[in-house]
Amino acid sequence: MKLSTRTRYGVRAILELAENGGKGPMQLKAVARRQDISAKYLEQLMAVLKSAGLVRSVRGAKGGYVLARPSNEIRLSEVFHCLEGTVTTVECVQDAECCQRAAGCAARLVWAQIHEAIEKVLEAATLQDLIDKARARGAVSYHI
Amino acid sequence: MKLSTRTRYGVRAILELAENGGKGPMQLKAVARRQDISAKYLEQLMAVLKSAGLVRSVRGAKGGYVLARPSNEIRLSEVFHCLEGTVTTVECVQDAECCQRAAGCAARLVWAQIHEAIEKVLEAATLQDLIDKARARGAVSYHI
DNA sequence: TAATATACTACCAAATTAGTAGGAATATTA
DNA sequence: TAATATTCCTACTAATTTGGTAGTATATTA
Repeated sequence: MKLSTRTRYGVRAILELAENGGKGPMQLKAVARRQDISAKYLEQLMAVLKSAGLVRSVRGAKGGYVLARPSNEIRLSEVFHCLEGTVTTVECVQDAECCQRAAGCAARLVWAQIHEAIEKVLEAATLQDLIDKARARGAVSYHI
Repeated sequence: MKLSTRTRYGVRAILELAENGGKGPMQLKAVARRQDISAKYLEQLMAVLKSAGLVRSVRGAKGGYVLARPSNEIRLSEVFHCLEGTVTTVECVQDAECCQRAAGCAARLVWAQIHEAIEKVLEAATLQDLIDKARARGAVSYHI
C-alpha cells in the first residue's frame, strides 16, 4: 500500500509554492529544479492541482503558479484527494451498492476504520502547519 | 490508494478457513468456488499465507488448508502484512536513511501518523472478531 | 514581434498486478 | 500397487497503472 510518486511529488510541489508565498508566481521549472522532479511530469500534476482549485496559474512571461488560497487554509486532505483520488482502500467503503453483502460485512468495517483513520490525519494538517513544524525542526522542510 | 485484490482475496480466503474451523482441511477449490476467486490465483495467495505460517496445508486426497492457529489468535495485521507487504505508504517512514532530510521532514510526520493509524486498526482485530461481528449482523460475513 | 511561460493532447516505456498453464510431488483410497 | 485427489512449483502472459516524454497551441510581457 504505497503512496504514488504522483501524490508525493504533488505534495512537495504545493509545499514549495506555500513556502514561496507572497513572492509572486513561481515558475514550474523552478519548482521542478528545487524538488528534483521532471518538469514535464510536474506539469501534469500542476494541472491537477489547478483544476482542483488549489493553485492558480499565470501564463506568459513572468508567469508561474501560486496557491489559490493562503497556506493555512489548505488542508493536506484536499491535496491528497485530488492527486491520489479517494483514500478508499476498498470500493465498498464508499459505495455499499457495489456488493450485495456489504451491509453486514465485517471486513468492510475494518476497511472503513482504516479509511477514517487516514482521513482524520490528513484533515488535521494544513500546508502552513507542515511548514511551521519543519521550520521548528530547523529542517529543509517538506521533503519526502 | 487502493488495496490490492491480492490482499482482499487473501483476507477473504483465510476468513473462509476460519469459518470452516474444526471441520478439517478445506480444499483450495472449495474456497475458490465459495469466494469466486480463480483457483489458480488463489493457489499463489495460499502459498504466501502458508509460508507466513498462518495456514497449514494437507496434501493428497482429502487434503486442503487449515488455519495454523485458532482464529482468535490471528490478527488481521499479520494477514495484511504477509499479503500486502508493509503498510508503509512512503519509504522514509520505515527507513529514515533513504532521505538525508528525513529527520526534520514535516511531511514525513504525516505519513508516519497515517502508518500508525492503519497499523492500530489492523492490530485490533482478530479473524474471530470479524466473524463474530459479521454473525451478529446476520450477514454472510467477511465478503469484501 | 520576440521571448517566455503555461495549456493541451497524445504518445511511450517500465513496473506492477492479476491471472493462466502444465506438470511434478505427495497422500489417500481401494 | 494402481488410480485418484490434492497441493506444490515454475514459468509465462495479459491487463493495468505509473511515470515520463514530445510537440504544438496560446497567452503575457517587454
